[in-house]
Amino acid sequence: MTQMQRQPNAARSQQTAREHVISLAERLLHPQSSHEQRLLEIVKTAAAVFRERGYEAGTLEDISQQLGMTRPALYHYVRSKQDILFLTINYLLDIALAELNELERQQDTRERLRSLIIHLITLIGRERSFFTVFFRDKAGLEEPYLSLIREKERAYVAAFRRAVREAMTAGMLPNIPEGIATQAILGCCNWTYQWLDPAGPVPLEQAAELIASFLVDPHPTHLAGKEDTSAAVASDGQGQ
Amino acid sequence: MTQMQRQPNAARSQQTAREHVISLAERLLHPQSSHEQRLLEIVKTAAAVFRERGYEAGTLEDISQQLGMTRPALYHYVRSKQDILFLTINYLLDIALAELNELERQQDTRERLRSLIIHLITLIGRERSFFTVFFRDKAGLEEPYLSLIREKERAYVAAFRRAVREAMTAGMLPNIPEGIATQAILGCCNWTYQWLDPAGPVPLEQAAELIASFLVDPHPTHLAGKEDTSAAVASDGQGQ
DNA sequence: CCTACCGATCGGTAGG
DNA sequence: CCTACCGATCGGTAGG
Repeated sequence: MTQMQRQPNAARSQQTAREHVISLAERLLHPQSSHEQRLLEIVKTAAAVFRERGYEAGTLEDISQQLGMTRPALYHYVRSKQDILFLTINYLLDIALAELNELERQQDTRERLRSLIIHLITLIGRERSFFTVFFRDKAGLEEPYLSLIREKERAYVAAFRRAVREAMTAGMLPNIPEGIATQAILGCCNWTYQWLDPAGPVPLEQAAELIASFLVDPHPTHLAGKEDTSAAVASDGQGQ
Repeated sequence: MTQMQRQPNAARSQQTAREHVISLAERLLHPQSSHEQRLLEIVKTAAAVFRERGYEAGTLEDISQQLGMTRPALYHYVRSKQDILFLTINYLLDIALAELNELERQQDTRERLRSLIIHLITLIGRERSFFTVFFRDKAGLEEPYLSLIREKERAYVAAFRRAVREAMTAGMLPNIPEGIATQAILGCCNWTYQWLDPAGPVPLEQAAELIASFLVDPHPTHLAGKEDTSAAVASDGQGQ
């Protein structure tokens, strides 16, 4: 890597800066060189720091100290604090989209929607720091990075929406506008980052399945004339 | 009032500063003097600024400029930026709790839960700035203010939980642990601050009712063999 | 990758 | 003496 730290705000540097961080982002999902692996460590540490203090209040000093390096040394890997925020959020979306693609192959309509819900909740539980930064500090992104993130976000929501549409058509969900139903379900899942403790009394997987059952009734009772929901009611536990 | 601005960090000053801002907060819901009314304007402007830029990035300069005053003039009303954040979030919770108390008188189990859901969603739509600051920047609160806010938050959640418990016992919700069901429903409602545009194509009230119908089935299909609930559905006034 | 710094801007406070 | 502020500047810290 050649050294280019000298002209941070020059016109041509702005363009290359964008290309630079995007090429970094693309390689971060599967880091190969030790340089890329170190960058991934920086991103993970940044997620923890930003989660704890927020993007604005969290400092590069916090990040570098946790990594045992000096603050100026960070500039060997990135060009700005903004770069780190982008890499952090982009890394999360890349993970989510990659895992999503595998789930979409699921054939059964109910199981596909259930899988998407359970996967999202467990992913949030596993990557709590990344999701907190994503949900809370996304607005701290400047253009064009914000647009890039929004595009990936839309792809994720679109997959959810397809599953919701099919489930609703099949009578597995109450019949309301599909966009609203999609956001309602996503809200249920996303909000778990605020309250569902992966180390809490209810195991993450189990909580995710309970929420999925809450949203997508195990029995298609929303279709007229269906009966026999007594099995679900029989397990009446007033727990928690 | 004797002048005490001299020792900002002295032990006794910390105590009076706390008492000072709490007494301000108590009077903000029903401002009487012109001084209190002006403080309320500051709080509302702060909510807009913090929503747009976040608590850390939003400056007192932004707030004072929008109000046509100088930044030092803000210190005639509050003692710190932190005070403003606390007053902002506390004001929102006081509004929410006051309106909640009226809704809890609702007798019918299904309608009470529906009312809580619809009320929360419409309140979020109306007070978008306050809720954004609350959800996103709450962690910026220091003690003891954070604990005061958490207590009011718990009271709000507890009311929701009571309504959820009754609805679940009556078979109007899928049977899962009531704490998880409560958070799932709250998540659905709270997340609307991220996507539900009060000026969007679907009117706020209507969207809120659709989401309520999505969460609490208009027909108690979760209880086995109950057919005679049609009377309750017929008699309830659908026209809020 | 460090030491040694910069331009700017922050929240908060002085005297009047 | 009170209220409602202003112009100027403080100490400290941010990203770079």
